[in-house]
Amino acid sequence: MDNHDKKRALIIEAATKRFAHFGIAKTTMTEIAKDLSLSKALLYYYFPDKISLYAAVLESIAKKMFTKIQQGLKDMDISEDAILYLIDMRLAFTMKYYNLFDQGLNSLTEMPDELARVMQLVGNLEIKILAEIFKKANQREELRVEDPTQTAEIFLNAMIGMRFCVLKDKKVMFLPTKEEFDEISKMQKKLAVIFLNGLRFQKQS
Amino acid sequence: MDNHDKKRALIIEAATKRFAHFGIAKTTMTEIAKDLSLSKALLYYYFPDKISLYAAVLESIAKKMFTKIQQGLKDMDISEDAILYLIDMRLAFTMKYYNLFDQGLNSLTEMPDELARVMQLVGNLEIKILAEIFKKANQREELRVEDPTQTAEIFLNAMIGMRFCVLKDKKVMFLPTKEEFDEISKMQKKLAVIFLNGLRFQKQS
DNA sequence: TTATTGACTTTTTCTTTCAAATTTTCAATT
DNA sequence: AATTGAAAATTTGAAAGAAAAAGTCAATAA
Repeated sequence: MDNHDKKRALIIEAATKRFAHFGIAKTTMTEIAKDLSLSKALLYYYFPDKISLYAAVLESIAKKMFTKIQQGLKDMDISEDAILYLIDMRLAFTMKYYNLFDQGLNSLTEMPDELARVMQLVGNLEIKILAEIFKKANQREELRVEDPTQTAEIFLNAMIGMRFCVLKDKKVMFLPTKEEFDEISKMQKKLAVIFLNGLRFQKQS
Repeated sequence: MDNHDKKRALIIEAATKRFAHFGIAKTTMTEIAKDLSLSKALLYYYFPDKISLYAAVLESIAKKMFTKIQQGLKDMDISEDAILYLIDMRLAFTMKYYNLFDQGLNSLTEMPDELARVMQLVGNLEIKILAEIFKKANQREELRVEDPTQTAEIFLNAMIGMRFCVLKDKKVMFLPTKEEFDEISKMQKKLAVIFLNGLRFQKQS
């Protein structure tokens, strides 16, 4: 990693703190520059605009998240364990970086291309992880999954969608509490158990 | 039904046309009055305010929808048939009255009590119908469902949630096309099949 | 007594304007 | 190549005023 990349990483690190805590709207480039004792103009030397910096932050977080999850999944054999673990990790990350991802969730109206790209990347990674779990279980004849990727998509959409529904019912629209997150997680796990049972391999008689 | 109720019904009918087509925000009381060749003041004689009229419209639609669904379910025995039918009917109604229900879906910010009540009523009715299907299948030992109501809630949230996800992915925020609705419906059905399979009764060996 | 209305008031929404905040650019400097 | 201060361009937010819509009420008709 050369000097240029190092400084870039430093900027991303500082920006992450601000963005994760206050979200993109309530964070100014001036503040990030001050945190680093740099001039604002320098930020624009490293990143073409605010959105790009934000996207870089998202990408960095996403990468961290997925290496960590992959790590944890390495030696899990039973698919149910793997998926419940996945749900827990999703919860942990969602809670920690809520404001970060929030932006993209709400204002579907006008998401810049750069962001859309990163967001999609995140989604695809999750699907890949899930599909991987399904494939593994398929080979071990624990589950019977015809199309792992599609099944992963269905499951993920259902699970993420549940969150919307629960929050809507509760009329919570920002900063859900620990309790609310826990309730969502509990429902997601119940769905997961039934769903997995529905995929369970049955020996032909 | 006395005269008063008849006129009320007439107003609801006219209001339904406007609301279903343009939504509550883009429909004025004056327009509804004009459609009926009445004065606006008379609308306020029958309904205390715009929201109440809107709620009455919702309630009337919901009732129609649920009697129709109940009707169709009457002589369906296999739970999978029943649920796939339910999904089709939901789709048909959602498409027909999209703008009507839209309002409540989007602006969670500030839903008047009256509306919240009706919306909840609709949700509860759906849960009841689903739970009923589960109970029936339970008794016939087709499925094994410990807590039908809770299971219905989980399933419904997952299914409705899927819609959010698909529309968000496609960046559609109003007036989804027939194709988009169909895609959602297709995914919901796949989820339903797996989910039901997960609940399937297995004889103890 | 109930149903209906036109004219009126109040509230909400939309438009415009303008200053301040923020992003973004750039020529000069290290 | 990295960095900066100062300035241009853009976005945001508040204020004011106009227009539209919601909601009220005393008078009238049936």
